[in-house]
Amino acid sequence: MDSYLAKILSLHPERAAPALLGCRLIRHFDGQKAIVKIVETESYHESDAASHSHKGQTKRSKTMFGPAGYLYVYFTYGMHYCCNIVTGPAGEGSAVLIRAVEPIAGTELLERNRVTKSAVDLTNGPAKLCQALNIDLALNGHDLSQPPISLEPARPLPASKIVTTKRIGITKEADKLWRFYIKDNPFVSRTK
DNA sequence: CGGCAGATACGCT
DNA sequence: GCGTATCTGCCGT
Repeated sequence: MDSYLAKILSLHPERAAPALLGCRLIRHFDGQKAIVKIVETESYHESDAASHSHKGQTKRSKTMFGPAGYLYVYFTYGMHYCCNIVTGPAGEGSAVLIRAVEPIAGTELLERNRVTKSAVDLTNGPAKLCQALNIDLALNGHDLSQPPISLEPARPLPASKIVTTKRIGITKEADKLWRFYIKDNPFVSRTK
């Protein structure tokens, strides 16, 4: 794996999450590929009561305790999948939730997976992007250096382009400023 | 465009 | 049993 990317992924999720903004996910579909840019992330760590890893390793959270650079996919609300990138050293339960992405190439491949009324609706939420990228539990634990989904680094964004806020949709530890998004990007899920 | 209810099933106590 | 790292549609401005 790219050494710069490996360095980002080795960080504590509070630092890895903003560093992953701008990085790309490449999703292969039958020899064709779609490329998306990560525009919104959240940090989760075992020290944090809102994290699936907080109460120790379980069948669901097992992937979070593995090595960095793997995909952690979970199912929630009876119908939705969300995907995370595992960070930090193996044995530590930490990951970065991908909350929104911007399609860069192969948008038509994503549109096959998800019907929408507007362009931003395709990928401007964690469950939406999983549907568009066709990510489900079968990809839990997938190595992101390999197809059919891989992660590519980007140059770090200037601090002026990164907005830091409270996380969304949680009740515990709701005051932590562990959500990060690219300023003025139209695909960010919720701007206040 | 903003707020709210309903859908729906799995992990964990 | 119960709560959930969400989305959608439907209602009101």
